[in-house]
Amino acid sequence: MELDARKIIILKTIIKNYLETGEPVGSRTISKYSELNLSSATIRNEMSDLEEMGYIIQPHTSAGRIPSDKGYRFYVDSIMKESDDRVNEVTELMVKKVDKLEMLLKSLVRHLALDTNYAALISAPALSKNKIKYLQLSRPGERKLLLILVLEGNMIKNEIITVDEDPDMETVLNLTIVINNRLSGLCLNDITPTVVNEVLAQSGGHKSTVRAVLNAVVEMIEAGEDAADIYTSGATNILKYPELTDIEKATELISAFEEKDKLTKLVSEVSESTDSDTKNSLQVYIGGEGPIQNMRDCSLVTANYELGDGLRGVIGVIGPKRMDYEKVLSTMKNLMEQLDKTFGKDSDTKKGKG
Amino acid sequence: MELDARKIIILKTIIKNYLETGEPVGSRTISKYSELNLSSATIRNEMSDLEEMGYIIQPHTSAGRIPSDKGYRFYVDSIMKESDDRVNEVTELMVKKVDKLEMLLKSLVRHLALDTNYAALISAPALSKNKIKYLQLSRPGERKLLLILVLEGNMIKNEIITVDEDPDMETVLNLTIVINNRLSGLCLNDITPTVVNEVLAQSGGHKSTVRAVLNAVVEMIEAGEDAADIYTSGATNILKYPELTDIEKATELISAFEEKDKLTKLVSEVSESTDSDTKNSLQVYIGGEGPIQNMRDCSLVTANYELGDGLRGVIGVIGPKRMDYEKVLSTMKNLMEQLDKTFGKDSDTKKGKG
DNA sequence: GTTAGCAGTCGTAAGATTAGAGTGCTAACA
DNA sequence: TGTTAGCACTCTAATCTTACGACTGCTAAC
Repeated sequence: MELDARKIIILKTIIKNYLETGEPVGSRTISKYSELNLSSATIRNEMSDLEEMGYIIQPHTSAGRIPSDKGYRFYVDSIMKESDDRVNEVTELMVKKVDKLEMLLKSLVRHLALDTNYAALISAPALSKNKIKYLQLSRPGERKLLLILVLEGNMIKNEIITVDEDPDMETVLNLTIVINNRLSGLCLNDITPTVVNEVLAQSGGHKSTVRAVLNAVVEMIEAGEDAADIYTSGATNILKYPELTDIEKATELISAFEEKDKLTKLVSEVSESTDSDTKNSLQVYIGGEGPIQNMRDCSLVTANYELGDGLRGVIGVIGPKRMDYEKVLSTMKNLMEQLDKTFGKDSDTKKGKG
Repeated sequence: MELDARKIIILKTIIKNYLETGEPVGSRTISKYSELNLSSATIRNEMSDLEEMGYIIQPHTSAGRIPSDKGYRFYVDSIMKESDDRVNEVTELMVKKVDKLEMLLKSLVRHLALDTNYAALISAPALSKNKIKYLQLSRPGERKLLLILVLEGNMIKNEIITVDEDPDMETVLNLTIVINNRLSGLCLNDITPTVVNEVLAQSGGHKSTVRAVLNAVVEMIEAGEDAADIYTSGATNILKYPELTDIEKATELISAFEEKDKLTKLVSEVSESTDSDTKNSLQVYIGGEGPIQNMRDCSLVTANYELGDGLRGVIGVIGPKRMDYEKVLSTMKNLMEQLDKTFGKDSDTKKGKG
């Protein structure tokens, strides 16, 4: 059977209507609602076809139809094709004013949650691909060293380590210089045994200390990788939607948002499953698709963002399967465009590549 | 009417039973359950009295009784009097191993939530009463300064500020030394105009930069005061309890746990309403008492903790009014004792003061 | 002071009933 | 051949009814 123009209109009308009301949609509603002037009987025939083709489902004999996952998928795909050029000016100001990446991420995710009324999350860029700007050492107490790591994008990590010797201030300062000389500009993968040895060679009598520092650096970056920083916002928005209202379903989600580990896993699955050439393009996971298998009633919209020089992460919105895809997609698209405009290729075409 | 021994036993039995089951308790249940061998009829008479005295309530004519807030209050007070000397060894190891205060707080709150199965929260010590150990400046980019503030307890704050001039590395280093000389050891209230002027006097041609730094220091401490760092854990535990299960009630709570501002307010009310001499003692707020007026179905158990030198904050557990007070109170008490043992008066009576 | 027994109350769980929304099918029509 | 009106049928959800059971309060006896 063919999915002709009329069927498409009917299908879309059903889905739109269902997204709004959350109730099964009957033939009479479509007959009045849609621009095609057809009687409910005709619509019924078409709906019968659509059901047979798997786009819609009847929850029970005498109910209207609701979209199946296949139906949602069709709907979402067709929205994604239509390029909508609505632009809004939000976020722009905000983005420019922020010094620290952390703040930027927090405010981005916050806005996203507010705009969409769903739960939003954003993952901080993977540290391992992130260059070290410089690091600083200081001595907050006996045999303690405070290590501060400043990465590209002004991402700041700090950690206190305990060392065997108790270097004085001057030594600390010297070591800082030695280490910085070799390490700044590198990213995790660049810190090879060779590099480590070079630094150690220059560290005079403080090999063990330097070794401890270097270990800490690597560990911090790696740890930041696994337990990637994830910021969330609007988790309670989820409770607004009746289909997620029953505690069991909501708990899964809310606790994911509380504990973050689950989100980390989710995010890493997303970024793995999307090729690097799909960067900045949107992904929609419906029902149990992909990384959200255990959230059968939810959908997830994600995008890979990129802030200038290799700072990449994932941003996303989670809501009920009956989500306002149109709005979410356009909001996200918008956001991505703004980020591109603000951070893309060093603002003004330094290196024409597209 | 007198609250005699027998009435007390009956009251406690009712409450205990209700805490377990969450259902109104009938006379027959008590008659069988309690150690006093009385018929249900006698119990009925006593219950009638207890109701008249306001300790218990009948949700409707033909139901058993449930504790009133007054009843809960009586119960909690009487538990608090009984000194129970159960000690468990948890946390001890954990506490000693932690370098950074932040980590300590996080793990404390996490344990508390796990132990009690309710939602737990802890506020970081108020920064304004916290001495500055030292600060560090560095230059992550043009006209930017990264300011790192290390406070007593190895609490670390960082912020990037934008300055008018663009000092070179050496200048930054010198300024750091000048500022540290004067500021380390002080707390917020010690940073008077006099101090500021002294530092400015020594800052050579970099007055504006130094001023910016000092402002940032004060702002960071003050900001840390208002939006005091609060760590939470186990928010979703709340959803386990049927009386908080309906979305409206839960949303209030969960969103409080998500957004933190509300918790901040709550915490500050707690610490205001408790005198400093009640430090380390437990507080129980039932129903709408005190700071939790808008959570009529919840109770809040708090304690003011102190980690050594003036590092004070609030730790607490939120659960349903029908909370296992006995367990929560003893868990909290325990925790406080452990903290005291570990941090109290510099571990081993360095400065006999009590 | 305590207890047994009984009448009375009230909420809830379990049917029974009904209204309404929606379908599928058939037959008529353009 | 596609469209439509009409009707019988189905199924849910809401409402009502009923019955049950868990309690209480009271009274009278011990």
